[in-house]
Amino acid sequence: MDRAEELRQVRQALSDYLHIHGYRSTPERFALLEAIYMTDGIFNPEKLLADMEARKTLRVCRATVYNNLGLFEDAGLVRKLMLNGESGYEKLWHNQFGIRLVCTSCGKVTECGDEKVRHQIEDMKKKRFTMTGWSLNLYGLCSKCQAAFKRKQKKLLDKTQK
Amino acid sequence: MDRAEELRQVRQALSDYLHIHGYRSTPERFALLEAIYMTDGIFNPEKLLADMEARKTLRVCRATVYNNLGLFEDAGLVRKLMLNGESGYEKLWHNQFGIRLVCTSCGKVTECGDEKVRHQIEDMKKKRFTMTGWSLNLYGLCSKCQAAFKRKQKKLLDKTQK
DNA sequence: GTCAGTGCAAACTTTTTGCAACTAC
DNA sequence: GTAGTTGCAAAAAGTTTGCACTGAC
Repeated sequence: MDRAEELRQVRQALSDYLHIHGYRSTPERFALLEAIYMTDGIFNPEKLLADMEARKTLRVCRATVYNNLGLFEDAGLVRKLMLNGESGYEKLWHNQFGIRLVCTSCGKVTECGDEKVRHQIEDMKKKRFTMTGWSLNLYGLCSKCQAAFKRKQKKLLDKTQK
Repeated sequence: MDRAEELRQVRQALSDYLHIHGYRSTPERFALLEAIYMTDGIFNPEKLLADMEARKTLRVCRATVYNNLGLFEDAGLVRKLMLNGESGYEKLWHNQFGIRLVCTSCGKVTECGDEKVRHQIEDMKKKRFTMTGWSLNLYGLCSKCQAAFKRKQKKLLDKTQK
């Protein structure tokens, strides 16, 4: 699915959500949604404001961004998350399901897909719980930090033995 | 493993970590660690301060709590997380691996263990990534909210058809 | 004795709130 | 026309920082 089609679908989803819940369809909301879906990866309110400023799309104020990120969260369009002590949001449309490699040293986050695990998780039937999405974080060290860690360990060992 | 034994092990882990990295063993650090490991579930700096106040253990200031939560995070003793827009910490000792049911409506968080999925995940071998822990969040509706949601859906449908 | 760590208060960042003006319905 | 939504600025909440003092090593 290309980005334009995704944007079309997600705009429709927002439109439906607003209509169903009796909220209003304001240009600010759709401009924000657009800014979010033009972004790759994790974003935060400040980044959205900066992006919209840079792209010279409709100007919205800080409070509106916060308000609507909350609304989008309720609508299931974004999810708030915390990785390596940094908070942020991710978009969620057709992306409710994801495996993520999180380096606990440098903070690098990599998406990853493992079909076997993916299916296993989605087949989990939980009593008294209706699953609508999931997210699996694998914590550890990326190759770079793994190498750095080994060097550091060696150094510490030398120091201890002195 | 009972709580006393867990506490003993985790104190040892902190002691080792401090020693190896050349940090000092202060009473504040161990009091904080104790407060964390006396807590069940998710906590935040404010809760720790309140708990320590209530239990009349060593009084520590806010900045010290923040400082040491950062240190404990680096030491792999706690992990910062975000669930339903609320940030918090979880303890990590012998608990690096966990499946969690998160109700996106009421925010209830339930621990859950599925051995099959657990093993599948731990058997995932990632190229260029050394996994030290993982966490799987299943998002959805708990039974209570599922029932409430159905009622609400029906009401909205009636309203639409009017 | 030295310097990392603490308490305290101030500063800074992030998020929420109150209110007047606006506009989607 | 009405009430939900926005912008703005002020307030609140959450976190970090600077500095003098303390105590772990």
